[in-house]
Amino acid sequence: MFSFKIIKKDKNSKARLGLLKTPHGKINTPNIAIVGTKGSIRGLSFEIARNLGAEIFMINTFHFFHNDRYKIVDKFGGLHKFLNINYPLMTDSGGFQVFSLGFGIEHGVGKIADIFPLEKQNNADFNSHKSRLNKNQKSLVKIYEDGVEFASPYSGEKLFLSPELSIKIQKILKADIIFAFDECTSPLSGYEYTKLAMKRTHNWAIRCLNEFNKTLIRHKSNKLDINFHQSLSNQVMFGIVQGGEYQDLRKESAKFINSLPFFGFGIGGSLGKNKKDIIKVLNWTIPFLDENKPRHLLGIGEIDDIFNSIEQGIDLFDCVIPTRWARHGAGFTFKGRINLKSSKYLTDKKPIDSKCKCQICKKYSRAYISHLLKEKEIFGIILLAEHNVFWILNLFKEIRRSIKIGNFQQLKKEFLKHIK
RNA sequence: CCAGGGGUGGCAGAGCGGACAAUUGCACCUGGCUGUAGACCAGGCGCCCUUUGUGGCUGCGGGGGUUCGAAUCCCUCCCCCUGGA
Repeated sequence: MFSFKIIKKDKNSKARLGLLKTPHGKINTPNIAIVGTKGSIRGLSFEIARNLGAEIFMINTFHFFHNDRYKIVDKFGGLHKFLNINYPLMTDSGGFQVFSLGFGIEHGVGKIADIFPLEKQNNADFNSHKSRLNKNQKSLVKIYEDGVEFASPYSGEKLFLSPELSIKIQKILKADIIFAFDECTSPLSGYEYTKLAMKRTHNWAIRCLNEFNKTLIRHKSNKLDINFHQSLSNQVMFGIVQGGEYQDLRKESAKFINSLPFFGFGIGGSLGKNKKDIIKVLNWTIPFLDENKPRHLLGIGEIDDIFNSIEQGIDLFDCVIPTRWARHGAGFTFKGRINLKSSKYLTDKKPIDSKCKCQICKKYSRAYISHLLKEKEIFGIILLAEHNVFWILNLFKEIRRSIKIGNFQQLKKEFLKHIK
């Protein structure tokens, strides 16, 4: 029911064209999953996103766990039925929330800590970085070997999520592709902590596979069944490589995760202190991964990072940028990001992106969208979200085509010359 | 005409003798956003001096006064609101 085939390899880079088959449809790679965390793409229906060209969507386990909502989904028979869609879906495991509700808040950073002005990078003072945590507020997350204790950011209620529970829930949610429960680390965690977290993620990976195998096929023992073929089931799992920004850890993690019977790989965790580090991390990781399996770079989605990552051999992405930028008033253009809340666009009759072929750019002016955004009309966000989602999907289309006809490097140059 | 209340930065609205260039909200401007805790967050928002600074200037309806010191107290004028004739 599942398969992944490499159709063509780029001659000048590690980029590749692939086809991933799932019971709910095919995904041409490289591609990006449109994120619909709580079972909804902010600003768009799944159907519209599908019509814009989306081939797979990412939904989040944590957001169906903290409120027990997965139990409702169970009564429907899975997310596809609950959402009433028949498109390929993936679920993240909740591993990212270990970070985003934990160190992410405590350290006040994203998973790429672009915290230092370039010239100051040598004098890095970690402690000077502002925590987003109030003085009286405790971290929302406690990490144990067995699993993670969360204080729900919504209700304050104590929750406990383990690798086993994450997989149990993901099996109930029934997305086509699920992810192992990992610990996503912070760029401000040092070597020792990152190593510890990586080891923990490795143990969890085995536990995830055990839990996954348990109910899919009959098991005589608790031992991992290395002969088990996920591709015959209705669901496959990706293992996640960790190791932060450390070469030896990335290598160790890639080798270890590669040794387990996952259908594909996620590359997660801290990707370093700046954009160049992302390339390094991928370069340390990907050579140790089975080249016949799909590689998903978790959470990345800025244009230059997409090109650089595909060049290193990444097949899949997922990112909140298209929809978040829309809510925050920013739109993709071939010249980079523009902030449509800026008053200068109120008199601009041009479309968001003059080269874009989406319906929004055909019909509406920057002025109108700017006006809607300034007036806080929800329609402005909807229009921008549609444009952004189309734009990013179209970018992937062009990338696939460029690999096919052999001018990926040229396309990359063309796009990046405008972006700072 | 009488009685009472009030006029504060683009707007709303605090302050009611020194820590006030003036709380706060909106608006405005500029940044940020990468496996979604936020249609969010951060900063700026009188003028001037190179962004500097325990810097200079102007400033709380107009004018005048008291005081070492006034958005804050007094006098006067103008305007607005409420009630009464």
